[in-house]
Amino acid sequence: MSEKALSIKDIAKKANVSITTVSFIINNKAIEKNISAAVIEKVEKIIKEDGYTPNQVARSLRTGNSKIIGLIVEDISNPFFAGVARLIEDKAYQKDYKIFYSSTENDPVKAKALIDLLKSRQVDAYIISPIAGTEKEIQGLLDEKKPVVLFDRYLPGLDASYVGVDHFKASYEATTHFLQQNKRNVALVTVDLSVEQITDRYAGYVQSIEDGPVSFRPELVLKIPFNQNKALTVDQLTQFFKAYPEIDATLFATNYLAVSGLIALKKMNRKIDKDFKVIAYDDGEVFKLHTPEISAVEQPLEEIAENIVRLIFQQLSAKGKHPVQKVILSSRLIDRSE
Amino acid sequence: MSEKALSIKDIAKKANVSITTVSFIINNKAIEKNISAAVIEKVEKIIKEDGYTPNQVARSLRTGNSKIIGLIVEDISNPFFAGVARLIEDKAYQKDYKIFYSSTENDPVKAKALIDLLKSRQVDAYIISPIAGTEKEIQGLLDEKKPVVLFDRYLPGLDASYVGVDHFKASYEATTHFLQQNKRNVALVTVDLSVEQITDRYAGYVQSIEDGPVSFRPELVLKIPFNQNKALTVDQLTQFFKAYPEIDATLFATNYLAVSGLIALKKMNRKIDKDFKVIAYDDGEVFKLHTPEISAVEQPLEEIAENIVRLIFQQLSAKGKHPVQKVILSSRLIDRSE
DNA sequence: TGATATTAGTAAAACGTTTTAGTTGCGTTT
DNA sequence: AAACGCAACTAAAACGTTTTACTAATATCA
Repeated sequence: MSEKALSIKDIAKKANVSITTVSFIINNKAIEKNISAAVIEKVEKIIKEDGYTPNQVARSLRTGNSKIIGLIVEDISNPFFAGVARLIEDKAYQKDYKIFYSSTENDPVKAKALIDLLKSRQVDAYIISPIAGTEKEIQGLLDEKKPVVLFDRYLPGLDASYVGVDHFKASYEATTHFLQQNKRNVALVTVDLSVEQITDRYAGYVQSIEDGPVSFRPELVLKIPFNQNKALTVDQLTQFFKAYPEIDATLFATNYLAVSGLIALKKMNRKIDKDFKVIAYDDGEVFKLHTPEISAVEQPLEEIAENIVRLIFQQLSAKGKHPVQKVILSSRLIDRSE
Repeated sequence: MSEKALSIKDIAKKANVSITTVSFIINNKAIEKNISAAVIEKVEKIIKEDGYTPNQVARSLRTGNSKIIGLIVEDISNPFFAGVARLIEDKAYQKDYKIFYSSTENDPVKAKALIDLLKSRQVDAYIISPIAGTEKEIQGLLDEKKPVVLFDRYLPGLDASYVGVDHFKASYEATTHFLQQNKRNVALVTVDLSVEQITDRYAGYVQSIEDGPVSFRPELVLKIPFNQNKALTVDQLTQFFKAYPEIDATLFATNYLAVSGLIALKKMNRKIDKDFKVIAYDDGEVFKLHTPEISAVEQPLEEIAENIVRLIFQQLSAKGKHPVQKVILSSRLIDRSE
């Protein structure tokens, strides 16, 4: 009962060899370091029987690295982040790296604390969906030549590797899709955040309208405060759709806004059909199963995760010189409106 | 550029005091240890200006604890787990603990590796949604008197604290609900896993039927292989519903099976209405927004997280003697069928 | 045969902390 | 003026590794 885990010292004692020898064997340096087959076998037998696992904390302290990658997202219970996180975890695990993840809840104070925390835990690399106000901390990581990949959101002014999707284009295409279906009063429901990822969606919408047959009407853009509770959001959406009954198509800039929108429309008994179309940003089961099915802009989760991991490992092995790379992927409009 | 983080030694040198003194100050033991106000101030000033953060790895090595709680779940991208994880993270963060989480993907080998990993990282406590085949490892943690709380699933034979919901009761009630609505051919769609959590749902269903007006028909229970791909599952469900057209109500034992079921029904053009009712296990946006709305058994996420955290911290402070506690919560049937 | 290489191993420092057991100097007491 | 107590600090060990620089013994060679 309650045996403290064995240490390398215990193994060494039991095998009647030095700590060094055991360490060499554990780290597969035995042959290289001229340890005899007999000793190797003896030590390995003891390890197998007594069940030794190296203390990673001591290892980290000594070597300065941890085989851990820190992952900072806005909210791990958001399906987009959970999906990416899961895929990253999988891929990293295969290369013997673990993921240590955390949600910032869009709070720069918490985000800073998290970066500090990860640093003090000596994680080897950072994957961050950054929020404004953390530029200094991230720049600090870059200065220390730590592997860093930003994703989803981008902070201008930082010269860091990045994986994201072209939100301007996605939003432009979605809006244009509406216009081609002869929609003339296309609304945009978005969130009150000035991160690039969101402002790009706005810009894409505006540009598409301005390139189209009707002129841009700012009142058809509804900006919902970030973190506002759901009931209030639904109310606000209801008011909005009532105030502008001429709206014949709506692009929702985020997943959860689309959900709130669908709830509002359902409550109002407003049908989604050829006279009133809807596109959601970020696909999900909800939209596929909805009656009628809801069109959506799908982000390529798998591709995103793949690229993030690729860049991170590239940096991890490039020891020192980190070629900054930006990967911009395309999202896909899934048209379910027919 | 590239300055390695400051150590306590650097601070000590700069302040012209000993390492010990700095350590005392950092750990708020300065007054207790009779450090003069002047020295305290001097050191704190340097720390503020130069920005020192203690190396947690070294701390962990020395103290044997880490202020980290390990969380092992089946799949972090499953909304149930993601939700619980997020809540736990929140609550732990408030008490200055961090969460280190990982998915087992229902693979005992990976699960064992994860427990080892967490152990070797010296996490202070373990929150585990256990899978069969890991009894020995978990027992090992208990033997070492580590704080452990199991949740969601339970492994019989382990005398560990546990937080879960009464799946038998939930399932019994859901089925009885159908019977009260005069359904006489109630089907159960479940998964081919012999974990208690799932077998309880099966048992609750069977018991309810046997307590009711008609007799139990094993052919109305469909067991889908775990981890089977979605398309295949949908096919199988379609066959099932075709083979037994008399089915007038179906209880789905998991979230994702319900989603597949809804897809199958949609493809078959089988309407969900008073003549064919459905209840899903674990609520979600999908069910709320579905037309018609889908009834669901809702697990009390918040309560689950709260209890887990309560038990863990209780154990963390009970140093040594760990009163084993089992908390069984009730789920709630949300009837949306009218 | 003596010098040199090679083989097989080890002692000890270092990573950055915490903590135990001191030490030093000064003011009080007797 | 010796003894004591206390305030204010510090030296050094320890946590469990990795790694560098060694040593001792044997084998090889000219």
